[in-house]
Amino acid sequence: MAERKANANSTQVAKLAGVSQSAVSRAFTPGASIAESTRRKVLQAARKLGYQPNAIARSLSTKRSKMIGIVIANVTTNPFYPEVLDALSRLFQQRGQRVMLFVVTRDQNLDDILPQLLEYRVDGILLTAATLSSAMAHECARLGVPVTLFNRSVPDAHASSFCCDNIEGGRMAARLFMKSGHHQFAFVAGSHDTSTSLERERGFTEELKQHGLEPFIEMGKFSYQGAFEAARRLMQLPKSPDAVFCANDIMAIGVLDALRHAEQKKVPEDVSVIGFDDIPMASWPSYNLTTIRQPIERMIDSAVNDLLDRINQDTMYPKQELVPGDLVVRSSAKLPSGLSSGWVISTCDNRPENRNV
Amino acid sequence: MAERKANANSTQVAKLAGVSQSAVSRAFTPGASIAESTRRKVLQAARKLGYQPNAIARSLSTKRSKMIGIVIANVTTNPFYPEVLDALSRLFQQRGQRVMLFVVTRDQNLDDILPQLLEYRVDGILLTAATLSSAMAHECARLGVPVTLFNRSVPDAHASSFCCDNIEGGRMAARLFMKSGHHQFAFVAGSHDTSTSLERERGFTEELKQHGLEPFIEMGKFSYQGAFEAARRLMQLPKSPDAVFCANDIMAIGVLDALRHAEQKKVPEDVSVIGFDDIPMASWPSYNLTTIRQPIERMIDSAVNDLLDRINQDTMYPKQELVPGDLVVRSSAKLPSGLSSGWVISTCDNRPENRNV
DNA sequence: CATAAATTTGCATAGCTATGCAAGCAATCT
DNA sequence: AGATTGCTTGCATAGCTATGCAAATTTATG
Repeated sequence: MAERKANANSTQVAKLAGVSQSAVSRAFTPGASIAESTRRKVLQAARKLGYQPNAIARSLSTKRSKMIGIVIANVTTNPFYPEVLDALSRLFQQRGQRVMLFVVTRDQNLDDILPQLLEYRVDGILLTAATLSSAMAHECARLGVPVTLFNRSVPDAHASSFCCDNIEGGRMAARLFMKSGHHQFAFVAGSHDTSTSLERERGFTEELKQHGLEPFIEMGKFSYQGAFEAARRLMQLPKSPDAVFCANDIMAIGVLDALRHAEQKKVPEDVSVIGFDDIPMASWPSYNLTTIRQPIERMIDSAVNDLLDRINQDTMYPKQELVPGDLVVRSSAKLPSGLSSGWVISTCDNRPENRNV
Repeated sequence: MAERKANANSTQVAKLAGVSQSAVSRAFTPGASIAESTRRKVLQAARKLGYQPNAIARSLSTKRSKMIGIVIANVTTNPFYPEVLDALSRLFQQRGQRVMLFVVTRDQNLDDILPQLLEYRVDGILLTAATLSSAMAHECARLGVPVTLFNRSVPDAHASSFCCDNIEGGRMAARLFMKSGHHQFAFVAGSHDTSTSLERERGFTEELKQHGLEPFIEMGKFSYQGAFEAARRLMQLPKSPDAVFCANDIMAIGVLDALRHAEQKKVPEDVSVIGFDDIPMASWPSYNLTTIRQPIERMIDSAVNDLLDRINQDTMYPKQELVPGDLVVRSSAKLPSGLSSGWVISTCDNRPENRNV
């Protein structure tokens, strides 16, 4: 029967169990030096009082909060990020870390947010879709709080970063378009201040340039709606593109919808579309989007491991990792001969028949 | 220049500023009794040492962690929940509360999760898409930690709950279908253990029953894919339905895609579809989904206010609130005469011409 | 059985801030 | 000037757990 008693503390439990407060602490500390019989007495007394160790006090004492600060943006506009958040949260949870969450907008300044995390003495910080001022990076370094960036290239050698190889991804898209005989190319960008969009654009543009080609660029504002409108503008051009690469899947889907429903175009017969991310919607039958897959599981595994290793001092130095993306061939882009829908082509796949795709 | 100095504490700042540790504390406590000149001295010393108050120690001292525990599920399968998380997180942030996040699966047992929140002495708990055992509800009540349920009906009088009026929502869908001359009805359920799905089903079924009608029921497992398959099963029935109501939008979209791409059906000419939630995708031109909108902003405002009021003891007793949904008329369902696409009909709208819709 | 070794226990304190209380101080009033 | 009032300040302590160290106990060893 639950007493109407307020929160008990370790001293009260100790008294009831006839032991010292230290013993109570040790009973709840795995691996501490305590006799099995004492532990049982303590646990029984604890149960009777409804005692649960106070993690706040523990944090103060051990100087480890067991909390990770996660900062994330675009949660509602790009399904990729809920995916990321879900995986991160699960992994940290599994590894015994709690998550303190901050949802921000893409352009929000982190200089107001990070101090709030540091105030709670989080053990580490994971940033997604948000950039870090170098003043803040230094501040974290000074306080010994490791920072890991996910999907943003590193602004500072104090932080780790885990990114998909965006440049090579852009190149793959360009090669696929060229191999299957397209003539006019376009890139729908997210914004001009985000490394993911910029790098994908760069890879795409550079690869085309090597063949004397140059894409139109339109701004899709990282949203379905923005890309929808960008596609309409593209189709008004005198020589409208027959190959559109988008900085992410959600924009590719916006482009697809605009082409089909507002422009009466057939995809991929009239226009081919390639996206980036491989979000779940990309495989829906309405879209069947050809896209560059970010190996999200692997990237997140690495990011989480890196952060935890640095927290435990297993690793001292930040790491920058570039993970190759995979071309997932579905049916929103015309296929070159020899390729059929359903293939997944990895960047590191060097079988001769795929080397040039 | 940032010294390579570890985290300073209030005593060190006090020494440098030539005041007592109490003064430092007060300098950082809004409204505390301290002379402006002293405060300035303290802040300057603090800046010099890179001092920032330790929220963990403050929490221990004040017995207020300024943290809210949020438990959420379905983040990757239903875009409604990222929406909810985003709004919740912003509002709490604005009100000076931090968020400790737990992402769970729909069927996960919270009895393992809640103790982890309570261990950190969160000031309040907000549960979304997850149900609360009554043992745990009692435990929270005993510890004086208020709990608010969002989108789940209340299992226990100890918790507040904020829900859309699901039953009336189901009724509205049934009435719209009947008014526009459909004959065979179906409901695509989420699961049989979730109040949202059950209540929407009940409203829909009851309203039909009053006219001597009965819907087919199929299980859509709260996912796009599950609903896609459910739709295919429905279309195999000898008297296949021409009016399908789905327990949420993401399943309605799965049904739509199945009808159009796997079953060669026209929507709404052959089959009408109504969803629930009004997620952003519902208004995409590919779908144009007629749906029952949950007034998410209003619901979340109320839920957050309720929780914070109970934390500050402004309100002592939990509250159960039922918020009416709005019928958003787009073009996935045939319209009765007199209604045209683009209308939004509120449950509380009692103009005579809409009374019966 | 005596001694050494290993395990278990309690003591005392660190970790950092907030706050009740009494004392100090300056300004205002009579 | 003396008394009153109101604001500031510092002292001392509470809030709860973890842990180094020495003492006490148990177990193993010869």
